[in-house]
Amino acid sequence: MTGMASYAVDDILDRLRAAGGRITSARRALVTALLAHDGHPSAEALAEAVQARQPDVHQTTIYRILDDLERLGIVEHTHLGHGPAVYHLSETAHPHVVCDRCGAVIQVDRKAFESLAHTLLDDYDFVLQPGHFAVTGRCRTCVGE
Amino acid sequence: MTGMASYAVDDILDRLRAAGGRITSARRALVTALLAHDGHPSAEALAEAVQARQPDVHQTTIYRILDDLERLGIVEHTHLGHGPAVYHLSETAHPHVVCDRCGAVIQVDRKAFESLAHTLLDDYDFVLQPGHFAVTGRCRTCVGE
DNA sequence: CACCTATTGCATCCAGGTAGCAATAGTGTT
DNA sequence: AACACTATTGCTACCTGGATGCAATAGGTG
Repeated sequence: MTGMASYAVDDILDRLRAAGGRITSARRALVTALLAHDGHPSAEALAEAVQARQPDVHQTTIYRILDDLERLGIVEHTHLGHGPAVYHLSETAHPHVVCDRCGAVIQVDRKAFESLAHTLLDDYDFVLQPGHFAVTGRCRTCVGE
Repeated sequence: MTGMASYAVDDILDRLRAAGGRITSARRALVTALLAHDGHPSAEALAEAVQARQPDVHQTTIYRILDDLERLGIVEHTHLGHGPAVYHLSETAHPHVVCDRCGAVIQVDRKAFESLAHTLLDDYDFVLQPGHFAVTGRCRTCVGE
């Protein structure tokens, strides 16, 4: 809604166009919804947000645009649990931990994973990318159960 | 097949019976398959192993027995990536890291996650259970791509 | 404005897993 | 050894989350 947000929408659309893509109203609406959403939206949630203004945009189109954006490195999806994947801008990517009882999502600072990343690199030649799957456990209130 | 393996099968079946369950040929076959498998079998892989000897055991039954065993704390399932979940005995649970390009699964010592577990506990009141989801990244051979 | 082709809507399909229900089969008791 | 009780099974149908094939539409470049 703000001037800055509009700039960001156009920035992303420009990157799509620069890669040989076309700017369509569905793409503009989806990118706008993605920037406006401050939580962890699933494809379905994004579809609802887009369809609130443009009811004719199909779910399939949402999935395809999200795939396109992901291929360009603009968005990433994360699996927080057994449900649908959630999407966010790559720039704002961060590790998640999820309570496997109540589903609470806790955003964690990247630094928390640094030691693990070092161990995996040193001992297993493995480069950790902690964003794609959440790690599970129990939050404060569910730990007893 | 060995004496020890048979003992373990019966141990697990006894735990099922102790919980009010019944020992059926499908359950015996599935537990046997689970103990015989040394990798990361999916429900479908376990179904195939069972059906090799008892073709009439239905996929649905495999899922239900696995659920039963999981409820009793005997097995756990883990999501290694976008495919089906894999099952293993709780006793042999360990964290996994998966290469998101080639799918290679690397078993990691629990100790590698200790520092992360401490950080999450101290800073977020969160008790890490690193088994349920794999953490993703890139293995040695795929890291360039 | 005309062409080229990326994108879309639609219908259909897919994988992985669940649920309802009647029939079958373990198991403690007699 | 048969009974009764109810856990378990097979079957079929269903569900969610997502992918695909194809003809029609619509960006955008010359």
